[in-house]
Amino acid sequence: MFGFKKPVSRDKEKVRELLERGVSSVYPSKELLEQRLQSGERLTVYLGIDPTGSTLHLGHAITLRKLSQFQALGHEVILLIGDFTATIGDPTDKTAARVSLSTKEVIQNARLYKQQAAHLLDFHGANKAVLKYNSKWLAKMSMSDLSKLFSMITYAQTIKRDMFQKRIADDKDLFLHEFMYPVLQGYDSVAMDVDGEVGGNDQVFNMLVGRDLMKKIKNKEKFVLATKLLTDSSGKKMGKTEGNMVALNEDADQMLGKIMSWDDALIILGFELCTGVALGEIADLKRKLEQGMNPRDAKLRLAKEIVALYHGASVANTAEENFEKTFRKGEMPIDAPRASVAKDSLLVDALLTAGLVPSKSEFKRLVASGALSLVGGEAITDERFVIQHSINVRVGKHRFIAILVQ
RNA sequence: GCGCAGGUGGCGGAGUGGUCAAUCGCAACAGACUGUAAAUCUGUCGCCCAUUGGGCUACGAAGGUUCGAAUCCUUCCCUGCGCACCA
Repeated sequence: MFGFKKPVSRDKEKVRELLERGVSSVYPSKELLEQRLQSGERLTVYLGIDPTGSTLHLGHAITLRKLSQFQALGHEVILLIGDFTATIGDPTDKTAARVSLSTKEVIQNARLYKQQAAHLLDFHGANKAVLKYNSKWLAKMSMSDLSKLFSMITYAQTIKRDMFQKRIADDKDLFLHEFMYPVLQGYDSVAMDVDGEVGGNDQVFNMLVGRDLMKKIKNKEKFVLATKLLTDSSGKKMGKTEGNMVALNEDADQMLGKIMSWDDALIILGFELCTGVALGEIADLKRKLEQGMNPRDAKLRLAKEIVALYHGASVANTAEENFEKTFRKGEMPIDAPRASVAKDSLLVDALLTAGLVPSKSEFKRLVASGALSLVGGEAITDERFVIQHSINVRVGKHRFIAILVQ
């Protein structure tokens, strides 16, 4: 567009951070990418996200952060919303075929994604991130375009993918349109004529198809940078489908609480992948942990760092206080739900209408197992507990309610 | 279209006339232990009433057989697999 190129930083430290931090693999190689980064050339790099849900989570944040490192160096970054590919469904890591989304859902999700990504990517500055939608080119492809594209990828290439192999081995369905997915994602690279792509470790296969197509169609060496995944103790992805994700738009208390309940083994990885804490400092922390530092404190620091990224430092502090209060000391959190009832009502009914307890049977079970107590006081052992004056009740560890007598 | 195998609780998956609200595993919830964890151990895990106990609703849907059905029969719907659709 413009006749001159914006300057690109070759800051050694930043480049090293980009190449090392949270990186799982680089194609063709780390060294070659480093050369390009040091060449002064302004690269175009993209990250693709399929708008399959309404929220981004910490897993997305890892790759977004990586992309933002390119942006910080002055490279052109593109956040690609896979609105078209989302309607197909990426077979990655799915044991069963994913249900296709409607166009309407996809568009809505995409809008929310940009808002959330804005925490990590700059959409306004001098070198602003560009938002693109792959329906723009994919939806327009004709039969013959498609056929031409597909003629460049062989069956063997596609079928060797782990996930497909697993599905076949398990006798699960494998639909033809799922073979399209990697090819279409690969074509994104061609359509945008990028120099490189960033993605999670689970996307390597798809990203390499793009690398292959770039070579064949544009005779260009697209680099691929795969980040490590944030996996929980069982090796499962912290992803939304798995249900243990921390959403970027989650409120501070919840976010902090969720991170605190992570396995200790995730602490160091969490620092590396989810925060901007210097690598040297992280190594330091690792040493301290090995020497017997209470992991709780390290984890709390991690949780605060992350919450601060999305909610600001002061909110993170409040969240910490709240957390200490409720979990360590067993006091009421500031934002506990409230309910007002008439004098002499039964506690069961109050909790039931407040939705704190799903059924009377469940209430009784909780009482029997000693899960109910007055905040800061003794346990409630009577199923027919009558509310005579305002009380604060705790259900299990996490649920609190302030009951006010009118 | 024909043949075969299936459809069970959030999921996976037992059960094939009564002892089934339904083995077991996962997930979830609670308790113990801790560091707020994780791991582990223990308990719970359809709804409602009750003190033991009882009632209601549930095993794809609707009917039927039976004293009694998740289990047998009929029809229908759905899913998977195979064969075919050029005869």
